[in-house]
Amino acid sequence: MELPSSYDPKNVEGKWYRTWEESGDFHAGETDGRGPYSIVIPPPNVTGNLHMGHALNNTLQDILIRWQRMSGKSALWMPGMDHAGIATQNVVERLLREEGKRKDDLGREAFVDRVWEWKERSGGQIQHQLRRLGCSCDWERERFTLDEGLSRAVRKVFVSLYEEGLIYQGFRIINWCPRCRTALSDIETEYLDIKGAFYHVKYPYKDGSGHIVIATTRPETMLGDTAVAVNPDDDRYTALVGKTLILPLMDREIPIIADHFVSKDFGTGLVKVTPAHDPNDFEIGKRHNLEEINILDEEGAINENGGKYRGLDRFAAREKVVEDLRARGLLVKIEDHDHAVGHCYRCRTIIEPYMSKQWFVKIKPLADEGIRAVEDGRIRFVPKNWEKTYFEWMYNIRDWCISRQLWWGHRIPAFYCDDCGHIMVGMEDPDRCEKCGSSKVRQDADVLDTWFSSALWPFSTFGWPDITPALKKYYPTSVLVTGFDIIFFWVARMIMMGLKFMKDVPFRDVYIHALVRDEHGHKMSKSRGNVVDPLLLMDEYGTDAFRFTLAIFAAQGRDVILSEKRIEGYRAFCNKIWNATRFILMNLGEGFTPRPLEGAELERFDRWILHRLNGAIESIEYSLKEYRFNDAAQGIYDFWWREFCDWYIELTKTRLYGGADVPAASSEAAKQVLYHVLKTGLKLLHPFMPFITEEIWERISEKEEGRIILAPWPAVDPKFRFEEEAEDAEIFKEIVYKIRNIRGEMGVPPSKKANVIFKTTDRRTVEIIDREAVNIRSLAKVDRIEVDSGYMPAKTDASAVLPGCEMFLPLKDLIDIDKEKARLAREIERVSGDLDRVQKKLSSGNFTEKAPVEVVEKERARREELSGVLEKLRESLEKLG
RNA sequence: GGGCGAUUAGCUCAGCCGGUUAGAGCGCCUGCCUCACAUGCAGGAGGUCGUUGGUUCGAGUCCAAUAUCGCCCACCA
Repeated sequence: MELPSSYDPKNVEGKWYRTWEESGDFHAGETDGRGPYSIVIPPPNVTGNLHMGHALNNTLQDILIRWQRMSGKSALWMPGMDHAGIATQNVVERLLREEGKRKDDLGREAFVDRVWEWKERSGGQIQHQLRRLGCSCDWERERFTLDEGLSRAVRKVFVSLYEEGLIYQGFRIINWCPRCRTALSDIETEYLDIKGAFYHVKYPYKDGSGHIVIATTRPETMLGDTAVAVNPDDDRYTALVGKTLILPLMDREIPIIADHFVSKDFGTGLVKVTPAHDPNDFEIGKRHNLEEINILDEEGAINENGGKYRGLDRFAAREKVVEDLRARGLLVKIEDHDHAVGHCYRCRTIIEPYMSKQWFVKIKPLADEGIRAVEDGRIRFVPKNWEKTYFEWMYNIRDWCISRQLWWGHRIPAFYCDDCGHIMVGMEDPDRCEKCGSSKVRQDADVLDTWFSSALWPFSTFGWPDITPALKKYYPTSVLVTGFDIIFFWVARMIMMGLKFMKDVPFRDVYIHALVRDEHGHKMSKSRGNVVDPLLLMDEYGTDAFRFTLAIFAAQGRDVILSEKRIEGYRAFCNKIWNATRFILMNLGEGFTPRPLEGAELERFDRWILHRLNGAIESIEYSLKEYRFNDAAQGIYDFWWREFCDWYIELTKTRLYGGADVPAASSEAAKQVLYHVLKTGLKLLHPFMPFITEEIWERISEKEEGRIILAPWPAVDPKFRFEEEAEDAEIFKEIVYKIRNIRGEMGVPPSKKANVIFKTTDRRTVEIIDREAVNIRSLAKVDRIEVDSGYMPAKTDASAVLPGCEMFLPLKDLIDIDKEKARLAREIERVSGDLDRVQKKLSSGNFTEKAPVEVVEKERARREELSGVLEKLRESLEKLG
């Protein structure tokens, strides 16, 4: 079977993905008797499109899942999507606007129908994109946070927490997005630095005896002021406490009060108190029994409490207020003032602290459990330093506002009786009031925070509250793979909910990966316009190359700055693998039958590569266990290219092309080993590069072996531990390397064979030279080889020195004496530099006394070796005159 | 105001528990279309590991301070 000379991913990827999916290769059952390994996907938003973050996140998960699947686990990757309340509602509202409609024109029911319709038709693009990325999700199990089963889980949790008193309704200041017209939780507000201003305003005393000056960043809120506060210990103002002021523009009387919240050395030391529009002022208001005057409506405009400013948007009102104050001579000055202002994390609108009645989760009791689970190691964060971030937030956690004034989402299962005001929360919708019997019962209009349902994801997806076989087998999941940006939003809440409702952690490990940034190190975002579309990269370089790049960049604790040059490099790696396969297939020949290696007459380099293969298996396995994706990828890359292709394959050529001189058993052994290493190498590579490995596997494996996706993961084979052969191979490589170095530096063309004379009495070296002469000839382009312990070098000889062995290449007219001298001088400099360091170490008495014996011994041996080499090098240089 | 991370070759990055010559890819220079691969092969140049102290027989690796950059958290109007 002839292969084309380069690898083309185009026709390979789609074909294999379909085969895997249609054959049920991704499906993990409950009754196969194999041990569980499970991951739940961080559900992408139904509105989402695959971006770099997803690509990285899902590539890493797929690597783990494929590795574990091959390792014989029942490996389940649970896929699904998030209904993404605000984001999705925004999308559909935008579409409606294009039709000239608003959601209120449709009404709630029709609007929600419309969103579902949108979801079915154009939502969930990302699922196709994940398939393109090769993700081996168990699609049969796919879930949606708003589907029936999950909605039942959400209701169950809400009802339970309510009954326990952990969910309550409260009237307080929350973060309000005037554009989305909904409440947000604390972590849904992003604080961004704004170039604002500090407005200094005069508030006159009622008795006409003058005025005080307060400073504010939001002058329009003064319309709702109900006091001015000072620090009780502030000598400047203690006398003022109790006096009455006239609130300008509103002509309302407000008192001066004392409260410790006010700091003496910020601003003027006098603070206007607006209980309805500032969380701190709200607290002050509670302490002093102040009136809470709400001056805003839901859209952020001034309401009827704002007098003549009614109807003005908050920012227009600010300008007008300032203007009026100035006109009345009450504006003292305006200073520039940069400060952090909360923005809606969905639409970037400046949020308003706003009084309203909302539902909250009393989170402290849940958080305590969550803290303990990480403290006692039931959950392990990788890298570990994220635990600190987690603890920090969990210790200072505040009650979670869970109600949203949206239509798209899980409707809050609370019902109000219009006659008696009774509130009912339960699993079933009541048709009449359980207290007064009235049928005038209506459901709470709000829906739940999207994150409320995602918090249940690790168990709701398995069918909870039913105790299903899947739940029993796959909960707790093995690992959660996610970015640090949602530790609070998602990870912490899953931990709390899992512990609460499953009485067990939702996952053992949390692997936190970095963010993908652009080449300047900036976060990729649409507004920055620096997003790179992963799909385009996959088109251009192939999915395997793209995945491999992500994996090799995913070093712990570091951001991923993607470089296209690197992807290009790993595309070349694909091609390298492809061509290594071509070489092997071409040389196995028609009659090749795979046989166990035990029966083969293994030679030195066969043993060496098998030994190295063991090493590769071991280190890749270790790296994956520790989530060191970059090490694993680098390990497999080095093994394939630097060892298997550069050396082993080259070394087999003398045996495969050697003709009649080569014993049949030797070429047979080479073929068997080539075949074995190729297959094992493909398996090791499969989790990273699923497509090319499957494609090649089909061409080289035997029918009964099935697909590589289900092939057994390689294990270290103790029979193939060959330390001595591995050392011999290193000596051999060093010999070849030295000869090549001379040739390269002297500019000897490959077509020109050289002769080499080894001056050595070292038995091991002699044996290697003797046995590998044919390989030295082949790899170093050498003609004649002599071993002559009494050789007297000529002036036209180039030379090199190994421990216990000198090499001379008579180059005659090819040699450039000056170049050769320079080359030797460089070598001498390097070796003597090393020797100096070793000498220094050994002569400082402390070292020999305090360092471990084996380290000292090693240094001593090295000193002997280096000084031997150095001496020979100097001799060689001298001879050149 | 707290906390975290980064600073290693021209560029993008590795370097786990401190111990032989600090690695890779790309780029650069030299020579090769050698019967798997020019998406390739061989060779080479290039780093006092941000700075200053400290611990240690020994530090890119641990500690402290400092500089620069970045991120997260925080109610100072």
